[in-house]
Amino acid sequence: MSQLHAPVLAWYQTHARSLPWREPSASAWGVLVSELMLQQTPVVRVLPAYRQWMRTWPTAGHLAEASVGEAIRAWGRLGYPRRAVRLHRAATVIVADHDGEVPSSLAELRALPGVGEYTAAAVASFAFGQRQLVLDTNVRRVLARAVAGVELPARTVTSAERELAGTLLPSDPATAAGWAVGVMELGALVCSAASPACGACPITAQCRWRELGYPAHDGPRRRAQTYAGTDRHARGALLGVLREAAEPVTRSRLDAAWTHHEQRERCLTSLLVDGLVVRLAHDRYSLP
DNA sequence: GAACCGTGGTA
DNA sequence: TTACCAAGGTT
Repeated sequence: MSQLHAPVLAWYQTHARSLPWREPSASAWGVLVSELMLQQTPVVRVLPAYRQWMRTWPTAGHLAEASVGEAIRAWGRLGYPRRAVRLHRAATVIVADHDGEVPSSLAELRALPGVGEYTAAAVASFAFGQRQLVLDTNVRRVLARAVAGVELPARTVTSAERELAGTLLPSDPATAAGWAVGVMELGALVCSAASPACGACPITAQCRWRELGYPAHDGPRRRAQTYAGTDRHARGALLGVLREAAEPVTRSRLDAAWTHHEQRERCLTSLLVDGLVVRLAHDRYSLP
């Protein structure tokens, strides 16, 4: 039993944010929706989209009945709209293969579109109370600092991280689930990437990084995420036109949204391939 | 393993 | 202003 458990569990009880997908009434479907939306998108921006989404499609069955385009439009500006397509496809699989209920096994969750190692463990833990290794960016950062004594974790999850997290995971499922969400919340609210609030941290006394004098990250910096002028930027501009349009749009409307001809063609093709856009007759375009 | 996939807030 | 970051997944 680690010295980290009790302080983190107690801290979570008094400091956890009240979030709709954490309510006792939240369904496994709600948890799954929240996890997809939260992939690389901050909580504050997810909240309104999540509420609207769950009002519109309270179950996987409801979403499966809707068109992909409706899902993409409801995704709004959360970013990475392929996640909306994946969530819609996941709903279809849930209806077809799981009688409309979000599966509880890690393997079945992992098989859903858009559900990777982290999301499968998160849903199994948060929605079903299982003992799972929930290794997101927050948990990885907290463990890197508190246990490994370094400012930031490696670029990708390492086997050493999995072993460490596994060692720290309480044996009792309910406690393990509480620990998982607690460490994650601690990383989100206190042990943040840029400016950790060590004065408010419940485990400063056990923190190796603090003990070592807060050594700065020495490895290579993360690759800068340039955006202006990239294909992501162009795709966003093109899709934005279709998202805001009530009717299919003409080719000239898309041409006006991104002037660089070659890049526009490449991105439009990739949007079609990704299932985010469909081409209709007379060279008109719309959401699927 | 690394590149790619949106968007907006913060320092 | 540029750089970094945000509950990752897929190829």
